[in-house]
Amino acid sequence: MKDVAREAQVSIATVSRAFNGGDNITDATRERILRIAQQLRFVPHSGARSLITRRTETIGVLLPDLFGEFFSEIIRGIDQAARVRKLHLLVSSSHGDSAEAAAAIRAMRGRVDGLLIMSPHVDAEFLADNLPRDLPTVLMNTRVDGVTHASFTVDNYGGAFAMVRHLIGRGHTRVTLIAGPENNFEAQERLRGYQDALREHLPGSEELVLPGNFTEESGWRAGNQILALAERPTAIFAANDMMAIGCLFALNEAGIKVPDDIALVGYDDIPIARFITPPLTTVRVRIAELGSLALERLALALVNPDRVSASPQTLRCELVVRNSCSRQPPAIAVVSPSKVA
Amino acid sequence: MKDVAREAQVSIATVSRAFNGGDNITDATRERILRIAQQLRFVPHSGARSLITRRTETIGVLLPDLFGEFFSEIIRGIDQAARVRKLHLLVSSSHGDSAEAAAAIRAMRGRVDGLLIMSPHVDAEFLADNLPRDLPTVLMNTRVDGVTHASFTVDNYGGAFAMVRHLIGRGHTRVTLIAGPENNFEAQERLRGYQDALREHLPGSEELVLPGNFTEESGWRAGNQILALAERPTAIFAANDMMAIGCLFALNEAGIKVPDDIALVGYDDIPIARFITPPLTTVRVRIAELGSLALERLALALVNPDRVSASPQTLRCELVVRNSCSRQPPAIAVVSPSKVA
DNA sequence: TTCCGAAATGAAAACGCTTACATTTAGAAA
DNA sequence: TTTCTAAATGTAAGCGTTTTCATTTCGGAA
Repeated sequence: MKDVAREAQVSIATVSRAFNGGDNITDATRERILRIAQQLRFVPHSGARSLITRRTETIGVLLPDLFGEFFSEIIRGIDQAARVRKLHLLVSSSHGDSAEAAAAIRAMRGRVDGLLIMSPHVDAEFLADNLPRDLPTVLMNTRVDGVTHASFTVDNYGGAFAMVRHLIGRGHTRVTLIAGPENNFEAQERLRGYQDALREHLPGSEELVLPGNFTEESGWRAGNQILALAERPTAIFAANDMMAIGCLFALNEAGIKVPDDIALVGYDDIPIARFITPPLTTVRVRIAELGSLALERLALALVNPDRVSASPQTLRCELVVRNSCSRQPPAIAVVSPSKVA
Repeated sequence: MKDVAREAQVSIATVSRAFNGGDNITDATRERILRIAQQLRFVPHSGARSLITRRTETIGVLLPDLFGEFFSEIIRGIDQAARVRKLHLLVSSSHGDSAEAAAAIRAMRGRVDGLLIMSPHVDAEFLADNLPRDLPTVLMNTRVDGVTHASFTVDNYGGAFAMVRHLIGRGHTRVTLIAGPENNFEAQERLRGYQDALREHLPGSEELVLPGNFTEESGWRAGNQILALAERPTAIFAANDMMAIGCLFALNEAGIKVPDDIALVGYDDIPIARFITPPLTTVRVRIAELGSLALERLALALVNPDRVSASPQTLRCELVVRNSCSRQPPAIAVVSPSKVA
């Protein structure tokens, strides 16, 4: 910077002004300085700048160990919004447990102006213990006990509810859930949606919940458990698509046809869902949008830290009906749930 | 930091030493300082530190607008290696053109110690124009004209060659390629592998290359072109899995059975490849490994900038044989390519 | 007891920038 | 021409660290 100043016959203050827009400075001077800077390949030292401005223009993104499409979609959404705001993204992925997540937060302290967190290992206590004071933070798909932080959540409850209602509407009378990990917030919400829809639209029926952990393999195991059941369900609702696929394999191996013998649906609408046979009925989640919105919200908090409206916001899900739930009207004539009983 | 020093009754120099390990400092003092720092929620200012150490401990990751699994896999690999090295990751994804990529590089200047670049819009000239002097850079899957930078590349040539040889080994005599985008380095390498394998293992046969752009839809179009052909090929080699899937749909619509009527193979081994019917024979690419290796290499360059061995390195691909290429021995008895002619 | 060397700690400069305030410059009004 | 005002530019302090060099402390050896 001193070099540029010398070359341009001005003071370093003027160089600074040339770079940071605004102030009062002649266009001629600015252009001259910028040209010389370019020539000298001068790069402002962001550390020095943030030292005095107390801003890094960077936001930290903390993601769990998530697979495939989900990851890319959410990053894409965040990145897109960040670019508009001229913010940088410091990402840390793959946190298998809360200790790792805590370490990641610690590592980011002092390097970011705000934090975007999605992690199943995070709860209110964890945040209280690990979050630096005054660091604006937005949670994504993460359990929030008190309303301590802004948060965006996919409406897993609503999506699951809609799916089960849809199945019941098609005449299914025994709907099994293959659940996700017990301590996973999203899994819990989907479970709750299943339970409430059953209670509301098929009163008197009993829940049948099989354990799962969102992996293909756990879906396969659940499928085999279902095959061993004395009274087989008419529909299987896997709490995510990968488990649905695992389950589908188990059913295929046993010669059970989907959707003719049994209906099978999932959750997430991962790309594979379209391509398997039969194409999977599922619930679509606008992940990229979740990312953009969360970043947008965080950017707002950065500009205006006082506005502490930490109200949680929810993103609707969308039912995607394909062929994996039976298309025939039900054998037992039930047209709509209201006509049952 | 001053607060911590005061509270611990030491100078800021000692606080600094307590944090940065080593030097000579009593264990008792260190512990006391660390405890007080914790208590005061003191966070060292990374900007100030990097101001004097001239290190940010951050590396920039520049990725193109890539879809799905690929993205998450490469980030996972990079992140994993970065964590070991205690490096942070500043990522920028989704660069539709070289202007965007240049802007991203500019934005990262001064904030990173090194750069990891994967972009189809990047070539030697672009790098010369946009890369800051003395910024260690490692290229991934990117065309390198001169050996100006270290680079890691997936052996697209070798993988394509092996695939075509495999098809010929099974007796296929007319192998069509659905190519990728013309200006895409990886697509070019796969094309080259196809051509050379054909020349070497099926001499005298003619190439049949259809245009594609790596999208499902372009595969579908190519599939329809193939259906319209007077003399239909015995095997179709799509330059990536998504095009293979698009092509499969086109063939299915026309009632052509894979693999009975025609063989169809892809490239990448995306997760979907396993799940479609029939499961797709393809070439597996260890993407996460590409990321880890590239970061590892960059970390090395950071420690030892003189060692400018910019030799490009290549990662082997792996043939994954599933059911989409015919399993029967060929109708015309050809056991191995060497017995032809 | 005194003295010495090593280990522990402190003082202060430097890193490269922004910005409040001081100074110069230029143009308009008198 | 002089004077005044606003715009342009310069001066210098200070941001929070690390690090060199100086100083203090401490535990034995003399």
